[in-house]
Amino acid sequence: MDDPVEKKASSDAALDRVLWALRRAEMAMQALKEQRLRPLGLAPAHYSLMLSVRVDPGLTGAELARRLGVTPQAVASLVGKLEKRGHLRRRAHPRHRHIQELYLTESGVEELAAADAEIASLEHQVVQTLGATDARQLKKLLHHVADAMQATSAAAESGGTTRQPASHGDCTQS
Amino acid sequence: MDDPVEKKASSDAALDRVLWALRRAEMAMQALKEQRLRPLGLAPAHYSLMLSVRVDPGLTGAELARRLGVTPQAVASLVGKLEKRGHLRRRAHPRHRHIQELYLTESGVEELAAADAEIASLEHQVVQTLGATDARQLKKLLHHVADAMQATSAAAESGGTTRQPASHGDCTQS
DNA sequence: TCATTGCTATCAAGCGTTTGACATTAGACA
DNA sequence: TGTCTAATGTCAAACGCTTGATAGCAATGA
Repeated sequence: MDDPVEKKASSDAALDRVLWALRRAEMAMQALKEQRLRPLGLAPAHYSLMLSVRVDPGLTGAELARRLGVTPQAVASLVGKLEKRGHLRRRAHPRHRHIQELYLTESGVEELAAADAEIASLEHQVVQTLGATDARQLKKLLHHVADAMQATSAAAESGGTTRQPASHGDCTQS
Repeated sequence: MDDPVEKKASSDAALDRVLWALRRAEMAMQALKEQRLRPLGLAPAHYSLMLSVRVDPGLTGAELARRLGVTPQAVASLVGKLEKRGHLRRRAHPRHRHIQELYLTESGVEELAAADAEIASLEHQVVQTLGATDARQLKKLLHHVADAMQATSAAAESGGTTRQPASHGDCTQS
């Protein structure tokens, strides 16, 4: 661990890839998100879930699971916790009474706003680091990559790859 | 995507952030990695661990944990499995006999090469999608962000990378 | 009309990781 | 020299998520 001889790291091709840079950046960002959200008692997963519900109120658990890239059980667990805290509310679907729609409560909106302020602060920091032009460029490139990779993933195994949304939101709107 | 009423998604500021693009791209990439590595019987975590050991042979478990952003126990679990398969070897440190250094075996090198070929294929696909120039640009921007965020994270919590208990960890140098 | 198909929600079990605590060991300092 | 600090490795328990399987409800087609 105190090797005077520099024979490594930069010489390995695997560390000079876009994939590695992407993973590195995302890990650092995730760590920072967790750090900022901890004082609020919210995990990143909680934030993502509440954000999705704010964007599309009345979302069902299954649809939510597809968007977040996790299983319905994981969503149920999170929803249960958030409901117990009073941030989220489950309500029966008007037509399909077996289905439950999800809504944010007042305290949920409040908590989400606080969390979102932290995340926005992080975003601001990133933009400031890169500059507005480069930040916009980075965002564009990332979306380009994400789109291409999602298409590839769906094409490779038509149906479910890892846990891929077959995107059939029929209950998402009523 | 047949919603007659477009009242959402693109109107929310939270979905128009670099952070969201980053997370999206990384999720898609991770799913694809897992998909490609599954036939080899390797999880992405296994690949990352073996790669780190290849880059720096003789790495200790604790140091590995810091680099991978997980706890030493998680590393121990992975190492145990990889050792049982014969891909990894633990050896006592010459000076500190309580510490164990990690090395790849022949079959480990072989397996890693096969996995690395898959990842390289993915990298190639990304570069082809973006073009060489944009790919290089993306990589540069990502590293820039990662460096800045790691610095921020270290500054906020004088110690490690948030994830691991910074109780003993700061010698991230090798 | 009835049966089939598809999706949702939920329970039970298993695996992997984190948190917390403890034994061991080398280096630093009095 | 002896003690104290720092860092590694490991054990035990808790938490979270995934896989697999089951029940209920609605829309489609014969």
